[in-house]
Amino acid sequence: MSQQLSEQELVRRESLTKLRELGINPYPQALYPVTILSKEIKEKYEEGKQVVIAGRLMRNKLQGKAGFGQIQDSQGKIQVYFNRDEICSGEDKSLYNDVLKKLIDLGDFIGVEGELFKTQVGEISVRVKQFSLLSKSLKPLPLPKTDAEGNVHDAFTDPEMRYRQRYADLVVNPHVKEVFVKRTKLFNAMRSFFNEREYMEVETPVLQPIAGGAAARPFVTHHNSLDIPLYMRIANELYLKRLIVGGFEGVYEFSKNFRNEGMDRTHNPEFTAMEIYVAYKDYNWMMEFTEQLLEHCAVAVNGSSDATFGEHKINFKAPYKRVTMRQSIIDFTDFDIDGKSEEELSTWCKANGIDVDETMGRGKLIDEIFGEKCEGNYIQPTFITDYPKEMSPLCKEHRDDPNLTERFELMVCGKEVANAYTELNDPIDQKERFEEQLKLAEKGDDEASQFIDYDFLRSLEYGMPPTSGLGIGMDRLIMYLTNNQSIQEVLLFPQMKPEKKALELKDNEKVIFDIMKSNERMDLGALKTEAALSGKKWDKGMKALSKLGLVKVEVDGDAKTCILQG
RNA sequence: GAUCUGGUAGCUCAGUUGGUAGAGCAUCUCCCUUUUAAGGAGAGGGUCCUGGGUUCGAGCCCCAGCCAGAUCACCA
Repeated sequence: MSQQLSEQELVRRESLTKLRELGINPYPQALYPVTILSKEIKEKYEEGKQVVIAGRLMRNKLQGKAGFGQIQDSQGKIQVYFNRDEICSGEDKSLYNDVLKKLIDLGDFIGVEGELFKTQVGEISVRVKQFSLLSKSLKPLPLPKTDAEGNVHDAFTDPEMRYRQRYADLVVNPHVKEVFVKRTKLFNAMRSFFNEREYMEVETPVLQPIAGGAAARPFVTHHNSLDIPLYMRIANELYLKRLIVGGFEGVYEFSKNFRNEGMDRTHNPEFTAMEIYVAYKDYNWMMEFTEQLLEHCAVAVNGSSDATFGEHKINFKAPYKRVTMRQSIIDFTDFDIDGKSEEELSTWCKANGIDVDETMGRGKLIDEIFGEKCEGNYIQPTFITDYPKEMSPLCKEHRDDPNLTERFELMVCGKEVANAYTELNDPIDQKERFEEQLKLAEKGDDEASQFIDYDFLRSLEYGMPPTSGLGIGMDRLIMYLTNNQSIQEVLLFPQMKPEKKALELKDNEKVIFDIMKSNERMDLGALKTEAALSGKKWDKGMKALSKLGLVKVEVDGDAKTCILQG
C-alpha cells in the first residue's frame, strides 16, 4: 500500500538507487570483521593502532576534502576522520565526493578500517583508510545534539513516540538504554544470588485452566483442539508450591503475569514478578533473606546501596525496620485494632474519613486503614508484618495469634515492593480458606478468588514441607533503582493503544472509488455527475484518491479521463 | 471511568481580535583539509490529529471523536 513519504525519505530512496547503480550493495550479506568497540578504544588508547569498527553514522561534518564523523556502536560513540586523498588514493575521488558526501546519510550503518590518533583538540579518533556501507537507513532518526555543557538540544522527548518507536528512542537517547542495561543487571544479580544458594530456576504454565494464586481479573483465551477456556496467569504461586510438594527445596521463577485491569503510571497489563519458595524456612528467615537480596541487587545495579527516587533518598542496606500492622496503625492513628469487631472497625473508619461499604470484612477494613493512614509514610525499606487472616488466604496462621497470619510486605517509598508468607501447608485449613474466599466473592468482594483449585489442594494433601515464599514486583523495584516514576520507562515495549489504521477511505472517496471499480476508465465529467458529490467533496475526494495512487487522471486536449490504477 | 493539558515541517517548538503557515536544527545545492550542539551562502519541505459546524474567510471559535501525558478513582 502506498504511503506518503517526506522529502527526506524520498532523497534517501534515491540515494539507495544511485548506490546500486555504482555497484554498491546497500544491504550486504557478508560479515563485517569488527575488532574493537568504541569504549575499549577510549579506555585503552594506543597511538597508531589498527582497528576495524562498525556502527551507525551519527554525525557527518565533511568540509571540502576532509572532515569528521561519529560512529555509534553498542558501547557509545567514537569520532572518525575522513580525508579524501586517504580514502581515494587514485584519480577517482567519487568514493569520497559522491558516496560518502552525498549517498551516505546519518543513521546508516557503516564499517570503518583505520588507525587511532588524537586530533589537535585531543579527541581520540579513527583515521579512516577504508569504509563500507553495511546497511542503509531510509528514515531520518530524531537526532538530538548535546553541547559542551551536556545540554541536550532538540531532544526526542514525546512519550507517545518514544514508547511506540522504542527502537528509535534507544538509538538516540543513551539514558534510556542505560535503564534497560540496569534492568538486566538486576535480573542477573538476583539469579546469581539464588543460584549461589542452589535454588532452582523453573518454568511454570502461563496458560492456566484456573487463574489462581492472586485476585485479579485475568485475560481469557480459548484452546481450539482441547475446546476449553484458558487463562493467562495472574500469578505462578500455586505451581511453584506444587514443586515444593514434589521435592524441590528451593524454586524460583521470573514470571510474566497478566492482569486485565486499569493502566496507569504503575500498572501495565503484563508485568514481571519474581517468586521464590524455600522449604523448611519461615517468614522471619525470609525477611533476612530479602534484605540481603535487595542490598546485593542495589549494589549490583548502581554500585551502591543508596538510590534516589524523586525527592527521596533510599538506602537498601540491610537490615530493615520491622513493624507489625497493628503497631503501624497505632503509630499513625493511636487506634488499636486488636480485638476490635467488624462493626467497631467500620465505625472508626467512617469517623476518620475512610470510605467503607458492607462488603468489607474485618481484614479488608484493616487493610483500608493501613492503606489510607500508614502505607505512604514508609519511605525507607520497611517490613510490615502480621496481616489479618481474612486477606491472606494462602498464608499460615500466626503462631501467637489465630486472627493474624505470618505475612510481611516490604514497603519502599510508600508502595509495596515485596510480599512474603510462611506458606499455608495444612490442606484442610487451605480448603476452608478457599471456601471463605468464595463466600466473600459471593458477598460482592471483587478481590476475592472465585474458583477453587482442587488440584492444588490435592497436592497439599500429599504433604508440603514447611515453606516460606517471597514475591517481588520487578518492574517497581527497577523503577526505584533507576529513578523512574513511570512503569513505561522501565518496560521496553509498554502497552499502547494501536496507532490509527493505515488506510481507510473516507465516504466521499469511497463513492468515487466504487464507481471506478466497475468502470476501469471513465470520462471525468460523467464520473462527477454519477458521484453526485458537492464541489468541495468531489475535489477533495479526487485529490486524495490520486495522492494514494488509486486513480489517475489523463488529459488529452479537452477530454479528461479517470483511470483506475492496478 | 472522571477531570485537566497537549497533538503545527524529519526533530524541538512559535503562531497576535479569525485575514497569504514561521524559527532553529535536519535535508538539498554551491564554497571549504582537524571540527566539537551550530563553518559560509542560498533553496526546498506542511493531511496545522480526524470529522462536522459557525464565518466572506478557521491552525485559532463551537460540537463530536481519536491518541498521549498528568491528576484522581480502581488495582491483596
